[in-house]
Amino acid sequence: MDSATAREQALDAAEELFYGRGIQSVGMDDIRGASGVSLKRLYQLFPAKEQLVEAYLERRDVLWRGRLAEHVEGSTDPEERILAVFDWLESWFGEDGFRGCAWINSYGELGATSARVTAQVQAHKGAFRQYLDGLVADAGLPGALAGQLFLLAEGAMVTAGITGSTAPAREAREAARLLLRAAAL
Amino acid sequence: MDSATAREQALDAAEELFYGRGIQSVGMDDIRGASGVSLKRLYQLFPAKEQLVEAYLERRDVLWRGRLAEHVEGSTDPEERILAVFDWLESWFGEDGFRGCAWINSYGELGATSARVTAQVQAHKGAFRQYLDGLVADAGLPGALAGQLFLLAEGAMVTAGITGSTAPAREAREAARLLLRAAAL
DNA sequence: AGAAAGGGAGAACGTGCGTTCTCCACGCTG
DNA sequence: CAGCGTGGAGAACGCACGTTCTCCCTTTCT
Repeated sequence: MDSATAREQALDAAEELFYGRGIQSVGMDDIRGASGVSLKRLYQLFPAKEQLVEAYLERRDVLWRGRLAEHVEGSTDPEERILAVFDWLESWFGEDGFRGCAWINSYGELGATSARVTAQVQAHKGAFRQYLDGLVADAGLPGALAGQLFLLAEGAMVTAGITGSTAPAREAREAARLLLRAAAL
Repeated sequence: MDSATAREQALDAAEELFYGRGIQSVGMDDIRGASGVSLKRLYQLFPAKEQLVEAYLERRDVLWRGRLAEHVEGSTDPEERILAVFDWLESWFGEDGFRGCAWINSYGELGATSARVTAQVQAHKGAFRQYLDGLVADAGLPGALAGQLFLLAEGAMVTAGITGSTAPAREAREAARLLLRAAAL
């Protein structure tokens, strides 16, 4: 097995375990068991667990935003594209094993002790926020709307995680629709 | 020192440390050091750390909702009372040592491993949600509005915690005001 | 074929921490 | 004053886990 695929398999296992069970409750030995990558190899690829955590969050960030953007591309009308964000949230919430937002959860777990994790969470949320800024600007709507949509999306993620329901996505979508209409006046 | 005050001091220390540094990174010995309650006593009062955590979340739940309700009582107009929720959030976000919502953080830390913590988080959020239901009903507004306000509040808490800014409270307030106006039509 | 380098399995090491135990000082009862 | 029980300080215990080490096998190069 070459290094690149070992790295991928390690990250696959890290993603499944860290997201599903929390970071602190997953040991490096669990990663080895789930990935088939030996401890020696793991520590060659990631000199410490913290770096594996960082790589996990970074890879997931790219993937998550990519999936969102891909779904939004399916619509052409600027206002439809904004609402498509909430439609995508709903399908995400409904996925097997959904357990809330990985970054919000990571912040709760490690925000107080790891400055690097905090920085990654801030970067991820900042990027999502900027993405919304872009959608709002493309629709010719006032910039303040983006912040409100962002809060709705964050609230929906957190609530869907805690309650295990997809309903928050639809509630957020409806609120977003009303705010959009209000902003368009 | 009698048992009741020892219990209070232990909970005071637990609240400060658990909230400020996360639950898992605080040891029972840290609680002892901060509270002045001996380990023997601590384990008499709380047979295991998990029970101390539960007591911490429970006491904070009562306190948090009490403080919110007290602030809302300051307004009489039903719609003002709804907006007062967001004003209170802003003052909470601005407090020294604010580090996000204790329940959202606890869910991120322990939601995957402790069913009891998950249940407490769900109960707390459910109670907050019901409180909003009541305010909305008192204002004669449609029930669906409460869910939207709830999402805005949750989004504001999470975002204020991650970014360390109080601005999300004002953004959420403004969005709430627009939704209120839309619902009143 | 033989040597050397790399990798896997898993033991070993060190530390942190939840929990319990030991020992001692202090106050109360006969 | 002797004895006894309560509580405090902190050592001790057991375990989990991050990290490293040992040992052996395989592969490759000459």
